[in-house]
Amino acid sequence: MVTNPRRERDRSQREQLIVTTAREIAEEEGWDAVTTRRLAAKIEYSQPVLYSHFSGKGAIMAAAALEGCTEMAADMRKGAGAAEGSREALLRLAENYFDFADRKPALYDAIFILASELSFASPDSPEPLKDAFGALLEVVGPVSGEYDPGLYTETFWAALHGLVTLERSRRLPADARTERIGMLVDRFAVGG
Amino acid sequence: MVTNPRRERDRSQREQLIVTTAREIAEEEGWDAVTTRRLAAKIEYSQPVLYSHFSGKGAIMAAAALEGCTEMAADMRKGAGAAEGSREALLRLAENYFDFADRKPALYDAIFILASELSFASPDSPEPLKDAFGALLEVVGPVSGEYDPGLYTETFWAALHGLVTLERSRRLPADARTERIGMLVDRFAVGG
DNA sequence: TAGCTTGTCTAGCGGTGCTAGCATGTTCGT
DNA sequence: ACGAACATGCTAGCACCGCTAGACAAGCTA
Repeated sequence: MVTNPRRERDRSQREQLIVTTAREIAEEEGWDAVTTRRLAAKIEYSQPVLYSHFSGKGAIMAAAALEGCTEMAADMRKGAGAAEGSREALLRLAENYFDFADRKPALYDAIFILASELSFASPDSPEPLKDAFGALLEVVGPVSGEYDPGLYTETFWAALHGLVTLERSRRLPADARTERIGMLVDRFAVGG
Repeated sequence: MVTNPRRERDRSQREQLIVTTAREIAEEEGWDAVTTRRLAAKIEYSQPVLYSHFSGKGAIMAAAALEGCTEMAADMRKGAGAAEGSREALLRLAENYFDFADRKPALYDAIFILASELSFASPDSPEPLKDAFGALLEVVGPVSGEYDPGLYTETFWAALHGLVTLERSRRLPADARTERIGMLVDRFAVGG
């Protein structure tokens, strides 16, 4: 086994190209449109090449999800320190959460709905996942009151996730989003 | 155009058979396992017969979802009147909700995750959907406090839905379910 | 009974994720 | 410098998917 540095560099570059291209297609037309044939054509390689990098489509989505998770953590921390009180901080967090889901729907889907090849809520979870949860914990934990901060954060997160998914699938009308977020934040901020 | 009553009866009987069989397969192996070929084989007809009853697989899932919704509404009302206070009522509702999602995961998926051929939250929504939401509203509305009961119920429902889906996809560990439900109910019951 | 309608089937289309096996290109030991 | 060994990417194909056109049989009407 030889490990030519240049070849290895090319290889990892191509791997990144696969993930990036998959994200592009997904953001434009959804993950259903990311077929292995189309993806292969767009990176100008044949289908089997994908399988020399990833074990399958699911693994490609998982890789994209990890990237997205890092970005999401950064987004949620954006302007987090500037909030006046704990309720305002919670509100801004919720808005940032929704904002990410709006702007990068394909990434949100990959992380939280599809591609469960990632291990969540576990010591061996990938770092980006832990970091994203940490971003939530920093803001939600302080208002957990008598409850366990971790569990309290999970519950608040789940509520946000429910609102996002039901709204996205048109099971909830989007026009009352602000009111719903306001209620949720009000109720969860009482511990602070 | 003739409408022989017996033939019509047979026909609607077969239509019911399709939905019931689809539900059976889905409950055992998930909706992915409900392929038109397999479904056709199990009812001992050929594939195209399905399309003489439904416009496609999605419509079959929607029909199953509607059935499930009726059952869910009934389940959620089960023992609802027996609760002592509004918090207990809310807690029992949440437990019934989770219980349904546990016992009939395929139906839950059909209703709330897949097959969005149904129109939610609209005047022309199917009756079972309105009824299921009504079952929630009856219990959640009274604790909405200063908020709009409908929106408050939607928000509480979304929170439950988020907990269910994240737990089901193993993004949340199931062992702390009771604690999370307790927190959610505590926070939302303050209005009563 | 003849003809028409209705219903059901076989066969097939274009698509999916994925893989076996061949041919090319690269590297290494002699 | 050359032949062997290896790595790499390709073509072609598998088994499956949802869905449909068109042939054929069964039933009803006149």
